[in-house]
Amino acid sequence: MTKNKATASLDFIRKVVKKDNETGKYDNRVQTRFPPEPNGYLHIGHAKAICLDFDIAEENNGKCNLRFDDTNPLKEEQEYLDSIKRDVSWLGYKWDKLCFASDYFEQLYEYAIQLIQKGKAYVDSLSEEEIREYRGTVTEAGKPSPYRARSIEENLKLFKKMKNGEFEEGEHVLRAKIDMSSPNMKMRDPLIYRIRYAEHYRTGDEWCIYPMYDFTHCLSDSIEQITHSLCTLEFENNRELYDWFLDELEVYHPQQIEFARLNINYTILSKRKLAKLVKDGYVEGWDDPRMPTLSGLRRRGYTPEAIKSFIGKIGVAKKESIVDFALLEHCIRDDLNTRAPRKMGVLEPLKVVITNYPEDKTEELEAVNNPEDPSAGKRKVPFSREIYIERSDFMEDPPKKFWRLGPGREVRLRWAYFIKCHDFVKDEAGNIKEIHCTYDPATKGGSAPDGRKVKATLHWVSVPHAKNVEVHLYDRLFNTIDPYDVEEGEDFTSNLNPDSLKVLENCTVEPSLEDAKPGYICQFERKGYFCVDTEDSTPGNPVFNRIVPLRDQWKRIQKRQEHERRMKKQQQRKKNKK
RNA sequence: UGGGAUGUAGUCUAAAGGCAGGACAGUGGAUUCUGGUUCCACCGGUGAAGGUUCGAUUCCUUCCAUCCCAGCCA
Repeated sequence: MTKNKATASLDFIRKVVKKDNETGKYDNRVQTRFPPEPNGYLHIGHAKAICLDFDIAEENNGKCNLRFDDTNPLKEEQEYLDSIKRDVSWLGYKWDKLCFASDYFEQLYEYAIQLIQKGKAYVDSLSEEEIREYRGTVTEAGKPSPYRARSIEENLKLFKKMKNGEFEEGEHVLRAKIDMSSPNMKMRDPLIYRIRYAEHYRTGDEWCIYPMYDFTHCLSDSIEQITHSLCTLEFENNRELYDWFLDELEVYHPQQIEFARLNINYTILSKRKLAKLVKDGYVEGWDDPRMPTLSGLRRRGYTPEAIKSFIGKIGVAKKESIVDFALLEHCIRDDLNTRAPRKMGVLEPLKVVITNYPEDKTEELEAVNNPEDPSAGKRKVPFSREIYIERSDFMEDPPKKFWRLGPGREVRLRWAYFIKCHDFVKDEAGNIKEIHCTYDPATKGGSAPDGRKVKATLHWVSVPHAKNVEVHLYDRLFNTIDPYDVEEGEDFTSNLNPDSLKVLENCTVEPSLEDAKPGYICQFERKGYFCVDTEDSTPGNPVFNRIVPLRDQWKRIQKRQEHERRMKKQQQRKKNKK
């Protein structure tokens, strides 16, 4: 592992850190921080930032703080704070210090006063709208506020009054005095403090003025002696301001480095948009198993290992990119393949009667728990005259390349016997109701002494021993590769996939699963990986979430066959027209 | 049309003047008591045009495309 890290090429941020260590820029110290605002739940995009911040610190014997950037009392809540701590811990990271920007309010206030005293900040009394007008546009310079020339003494007096609650919200703000004609909009006298008579979830009503992000963030970094302040690309324009505050106040100066945020196709990674899905009831909550939130992925059955492996594979760069969802699926399959015990579960049961098997007989057959892991051992699975198989594993009139059961065909029942279909029964509507087979007693365990082969192996569950369970099949939350690609007048919710959740109530699983505990993960052989839901399950009645289906060659062949059939029809139609 | 950034296979990411490499996806094959896994092979790329150079993904010029900035959000 260490060897790999030494030889593997580093991403551009790790290169900077390495160079800084070589030149002794920060005395070989590496201190990072993960700085979320507690205004929503973390999603997998945050996992990228978390892994970067914590891993880079650890790789360099440094530390990483968890810091809540909680300067906006209108949006922040204790619930979000708790969820963020839970999610970071779940990923397996231990923060050094737990910090809050709100713990720095007093110090920040002092810094603001210093800035005023230096003549680098002033109280502006323009209205919100006027400030916007005076700011100019990206192509036109702004103009100075008439209050820009206030004396230091007046600014000091006014700012203290702001703090003491002597003004209404919006009456005054504190602004940095920089350059109203700067080509960088962020430098046109940015706001430092605004008045808010709102209850802060941590400081209550102690303050009625709250510092803005640009002022707070760089100084928080400075206070915590951060060396490398990693953030996403949209803050590139803010870096000039970040540096300005620290230089003007002549304090310890970390460096901000920006990287591209994570995007994944078929999903949205925006706290605000995800909040809308929750608030408007499109999903059950922040932890709905279809959500790309860490809590949603956790409930779905994704492991921290899979998520970290995914983050490792996507790399770190400045290019904005959209990662294929298939890569995430690959990572969870790859992780679970080696660890998840195999079980048999029939999602859409079809009864099979084995006509030559004694009616009152039951056998306990030995099944391997995980072919990838011999140490997982074996278990006994009950077998009897009547079993369930998957409805899709039988076809009355099998097409080409369908290897499974059909009239006159022989297949293997996993860990059991070869069975051969000799009859089937239909109901009045013409649906297959049950099928009749004979078994070959000589094939017990799954192989024939005469060496004959079968093309297919089916999973099954013994009818009298079957445990009835509910299964939730999840599909992608959005139908379109880019959920934001919408018709005019519509928003991303119009791209929601109406079939993202399919509830199957009559599934049947082997009896060993009856007491499966919430969070338990296994593979239903030939179907996929499943996780016992932590919310909807009750003791003795587990509800299974499908984490991800297994790769399915037959499904692909089916799709191709369908496609070919359609093309043929089209050609026929063209010929007929001619 | 101001400023800041970014362009390498379908997708993500390496190579920092010297054989464009890896992963995912896709395709074909081998193995297999999971149409899973594993293994092998194939597929396919430097945004464009000039220039410097023996040699350019890399340096220079011009162009093109995309993203970010006009919250009292972060």
